[in-house]
Amino acid sequence: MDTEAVRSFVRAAEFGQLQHAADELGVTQQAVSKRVAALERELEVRLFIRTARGVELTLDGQAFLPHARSIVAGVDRAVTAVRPGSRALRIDVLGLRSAQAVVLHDYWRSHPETDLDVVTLRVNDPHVAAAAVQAGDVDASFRTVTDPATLPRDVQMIHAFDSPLELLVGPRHPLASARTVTPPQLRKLRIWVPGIVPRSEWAEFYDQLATAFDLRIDAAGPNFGNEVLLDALVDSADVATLVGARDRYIWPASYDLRRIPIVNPTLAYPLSLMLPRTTPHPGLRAVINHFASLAPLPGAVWLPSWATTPRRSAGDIAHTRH
Amino acid sequence: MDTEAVRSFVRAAEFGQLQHAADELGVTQQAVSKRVAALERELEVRLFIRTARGVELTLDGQAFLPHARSIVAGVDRAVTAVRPGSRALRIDVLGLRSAQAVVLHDYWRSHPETDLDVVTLRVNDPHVAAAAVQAGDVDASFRTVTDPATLPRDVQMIHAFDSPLELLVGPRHPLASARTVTPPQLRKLRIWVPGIVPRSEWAEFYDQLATAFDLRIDAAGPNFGNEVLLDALVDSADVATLVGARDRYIWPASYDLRRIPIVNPTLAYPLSLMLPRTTPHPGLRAVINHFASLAPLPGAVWLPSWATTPRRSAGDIAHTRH
DNA sequence: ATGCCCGCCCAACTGATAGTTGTGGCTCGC
DNA sequence: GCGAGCCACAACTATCAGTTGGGCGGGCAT
Repeated sequence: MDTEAVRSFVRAAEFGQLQHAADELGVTQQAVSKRVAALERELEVRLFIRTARGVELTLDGQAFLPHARSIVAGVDRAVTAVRPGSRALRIDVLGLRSAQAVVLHDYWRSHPETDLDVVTLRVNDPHVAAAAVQAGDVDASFRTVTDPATLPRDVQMIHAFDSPLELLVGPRHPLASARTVTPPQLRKLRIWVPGIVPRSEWAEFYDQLATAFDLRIDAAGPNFGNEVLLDALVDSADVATLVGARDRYIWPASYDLRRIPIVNPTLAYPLSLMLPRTTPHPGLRAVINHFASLAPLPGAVWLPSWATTPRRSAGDIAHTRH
Repeated sequence: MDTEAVRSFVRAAEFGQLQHAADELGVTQQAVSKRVAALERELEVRLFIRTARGVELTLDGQAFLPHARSIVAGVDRAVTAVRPGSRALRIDVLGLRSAQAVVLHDYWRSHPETDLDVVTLRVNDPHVAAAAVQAGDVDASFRTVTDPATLPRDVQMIHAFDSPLELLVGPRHPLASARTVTPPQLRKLRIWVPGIVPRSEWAEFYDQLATAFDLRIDAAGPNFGNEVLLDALVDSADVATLVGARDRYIWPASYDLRRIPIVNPTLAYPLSLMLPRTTPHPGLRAVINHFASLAPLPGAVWLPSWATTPRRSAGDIAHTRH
């Protein structure tokens, strides 16, 4: 099916004339006639009743029209998503089920008219992500460099929101039925956090966390895949892992796992957003405002050492827009 | 843009291999390669990174993918909407802003996965609509024949729901600031209800209504268009009209009109649904159940004489399905 | 009643293109 | 180092989209 034919059909249905649609689309009336005829042949259905005054939708045409509109709208959105220059807002997240993506999805649900594309740079190094932001490959990235001095000149990093952690344990774990746990209660546990890239910001986060509360966190080992971790969690009476409270990682229903909030203090990972210092994408402002409107974490909160930068609002980047 | 190319892109992105997508789509690998290349040429963007193991989405490809999925889904829905034989549920309404369409829209919002097409037969005679139902051109029609004996053998008519009427008046009308009105209060008014086809079920409805409450209803005159009626309403101190409480007819904001509910008794038009007696469309059952779940009208209700058939539920038509 | 005009379809032509087969290059794993 | 797997390029063909030109039919005005 040719989307230009679908577009011709929509316009012709709206105008009630092939001629008018042809004029608008910059082709001859015959071309529109053939396009519609091709559609009708493909669908094996008559879409228009031809009259001397123009065309009129048949029942099938009426039924087809809203779907045709949806196709055309989809095509237009698809094109603007990748059009170089004036493309839709594109934000890099670590994974599509991460807290970052979940919060972005929340934003999109409250602003469904926004053209927002969530992508994942297949790189580990936040400095590569910073370079992608600098190059304009993405408009913003949810990555953190722990030393802001290593950022490119024209990339800034602002605080987005804090992501609280929860303990994930299997049914045989002694804390399995706890409603909340405190960091001191984690002291004797074996906490597996696989898949952490050495020397990454996550490695440093877990390092500081282990030191601060005298925890035993295995973050170094290679990632053998989610199944290995999940199998270990389900079977073990002392292995646990940490997940973001907003993460929406899914696992087969066969895994009987429990999420337990951590409080006093809440352990939180500070999520940052990297964006160009000059002329950031216009759509970013509303997204950042959305972060600011998120409810702050209740009670005491522990954060890693680098999360000492003051909170910034969208207003702070406003002057950089031209 | 060719939707088969878009579909190929989606499958290739999911499989990570052009080859695999080609096998599934029943074309050669080269064809898929050319389709993707054509898409890339049209979008002026690279969608895949080619590797020796297959293909991998670029950032642009990631951004494009969800829109591509939406296009493909739209195409599939469009095709099923008109596919002869197994097509989507298609219901005829009097107008897209009528109470019938509004209630169907409510239904669809609570069951968004339903493939439902709302169309309008461009005919006045309910018997023509009945013939369309019989022929399978539509799966059901919101029309009423006041004498069920005139229906074709294999078409049945069931009660859908009652649509209460409201008074529509301009600002200078003496009832303009009333919160409700009763039928006796309408006795001296000039009520214009233009566009009523003589001898139609609506003509008979207004006829019975006028007789029952000694009203003066001008339903015979030709329809000069909405503007004429609206102009008359705005200017006049005694002209009023009746609209369905659920109707969503829109008029320019410049018209300052008020809707006033009618109570004691509520005046209601009984909406019926005509459907095949044998093998009605499977999706109809849920729609009819939705009607049954609508809140009944409060207080006393006046209905025309033919609305004496007992209410029927979806269960009554269940045995006719094979 | 009789043209006229408008809008659509059909016919013929041409340039583009989608699909096929055949082939070559690349990378990974054994 | 070699084979297997996967993708791109080349050449060919059949199809098709779009153009110009012509004809038909139904309102509408004279």
